[in-house]
Amino acid sequence: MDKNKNRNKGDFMQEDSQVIKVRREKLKKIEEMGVNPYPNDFKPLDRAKYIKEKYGPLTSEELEKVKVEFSLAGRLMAKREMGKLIFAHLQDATDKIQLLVAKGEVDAENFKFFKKMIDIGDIIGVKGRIIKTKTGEITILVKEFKLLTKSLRPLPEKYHGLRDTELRYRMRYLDLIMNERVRELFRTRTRIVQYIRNYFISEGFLEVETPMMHPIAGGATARPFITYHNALEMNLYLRIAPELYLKRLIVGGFERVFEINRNFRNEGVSTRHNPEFTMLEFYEAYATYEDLIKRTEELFYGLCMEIKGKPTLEYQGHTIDFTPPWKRIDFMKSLIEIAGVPEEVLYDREKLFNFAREKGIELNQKDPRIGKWWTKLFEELIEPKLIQPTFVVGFPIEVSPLARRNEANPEIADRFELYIAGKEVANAFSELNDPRDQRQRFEEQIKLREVDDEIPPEIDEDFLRALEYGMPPCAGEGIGIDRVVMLFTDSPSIREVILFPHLRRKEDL
RNA sequence: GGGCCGGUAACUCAGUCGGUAGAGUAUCGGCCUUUUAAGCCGAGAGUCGCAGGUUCGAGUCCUGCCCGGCCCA
Repeated sequence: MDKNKNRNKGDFMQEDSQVIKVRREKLKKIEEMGVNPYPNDFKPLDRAKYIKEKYGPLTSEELEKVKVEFSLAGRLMAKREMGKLIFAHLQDATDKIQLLVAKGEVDAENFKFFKKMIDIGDIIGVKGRIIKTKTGEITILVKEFKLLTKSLRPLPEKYHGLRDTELRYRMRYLDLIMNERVRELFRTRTRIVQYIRNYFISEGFLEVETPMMHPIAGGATARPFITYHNALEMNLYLRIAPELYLKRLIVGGFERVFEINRNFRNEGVSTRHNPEFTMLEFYEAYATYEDLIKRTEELFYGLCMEIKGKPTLEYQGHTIDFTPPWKRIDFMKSLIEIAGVPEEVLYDREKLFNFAREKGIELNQKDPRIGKWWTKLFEELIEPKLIQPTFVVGFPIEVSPLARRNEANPEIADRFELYIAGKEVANAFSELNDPRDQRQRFEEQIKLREVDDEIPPEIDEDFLRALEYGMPPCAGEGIGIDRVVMLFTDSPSIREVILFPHLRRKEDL
């Protein structure tokens, strides 16, 4: 269906606004004056933040003695003309700083050029000494300036900035220009990823890159994106998880590996889901899921101290405390004690189905796995209540096809999921390394494709072969990086922490 | 997929009961040597998301569609 069928040509042919026309005319005039509007021969030696930090505390008299000439470059964010003075603000990657262009400090011709030809939004380079204004603001008294890039579009309103969520996501560059909070958020994202990367490197893990395109989309249950390789004449799937490849590397003998990269799942977009999202997965030979509980506590505690300088953070009105040890609850017990499912109902399909229906939860009647039903009830009734960091253990084996069986109780897996602020943040288990059991589980799974079309359609025989060579006992974990960033930046939506979230195409933008 | 809310100048937003489309910012012209959401005087700027319908008359009411947000599945 052509969703654009009702659109007429006007949607695609937006007339330039009056402001843009004026800018284009200025650009032409600038070139006619013999000035290059896009030169690249200015090297800024200073940065706004550094100047403000170093010279901010000095008095005007002390600044008089600073004979150094400073050079800065950045985007002009404000311009206030006052007769023979022009105040302006220049924004570089570090901060904003005030400029003073004064007749007398620059010659009359240049003053006029700045007044008439330099607009808010232009990138300029300036040289000058620093002064303090009457109100005590550190200011560059401009001796020389140079237009470095002419801007042809007006910036959004200076006071409110760019508010419209749709425009902020579609034109993230404008959002970043206008909103310091957004710039800070993405710096924090990078700091989080770098901390995690350094943590694993320092623990002796090898960072690796495994394929993004898989012949079989395994390692999770989710609908994949499909693509086609012309030369190989085959379908490929964008990966839904790197798990099966990272385990091959454990077979290969690396013992400790991790990967931080994108996964792709062909599902709806919402405040919780983006079709591509960033996942950390790590695998550790000779470790168990119990070891990973300790590692996870250590990782988050250290991360919180690094980012927040204390072991707690504020998320949507909740104070989250990462001081170990964290709470642990049993999956089945939580269904009985927190969700209030009577024990005799839990194991009776008919009673359970009706119980769920009363709670407004529709279970997939065709799915024979009662464990899948329990998981659904857990997601609905328990997940939102797990605010403080909580490890949930004792997951049914039916919903853990890659996890090791518990030796005392073969119906449950040696697995945990970590919940924080009502969201699943991590999933980990002692890995199944018995190739016979793994084959059996895959075969059972495949039979269920009729009732669950997210199950991979094909058994990854090469993965099984790798297991037959022998994978050392190990444990592995996946952590959703976007959700971690949401927590640390108090963001209610995943789209706030992704630079370019996916939106429907809009031709006339 | 369903419910609710929104889309008006480049941006942020008003727009009453259906009766000529508004403000601020930005832009343009003028004044101003310490401003900082500068100020003052003046000017220009609109496919009211799109397409139909009702009406003498629609930004406003009705229908369908597009885009976004929030909630639910």
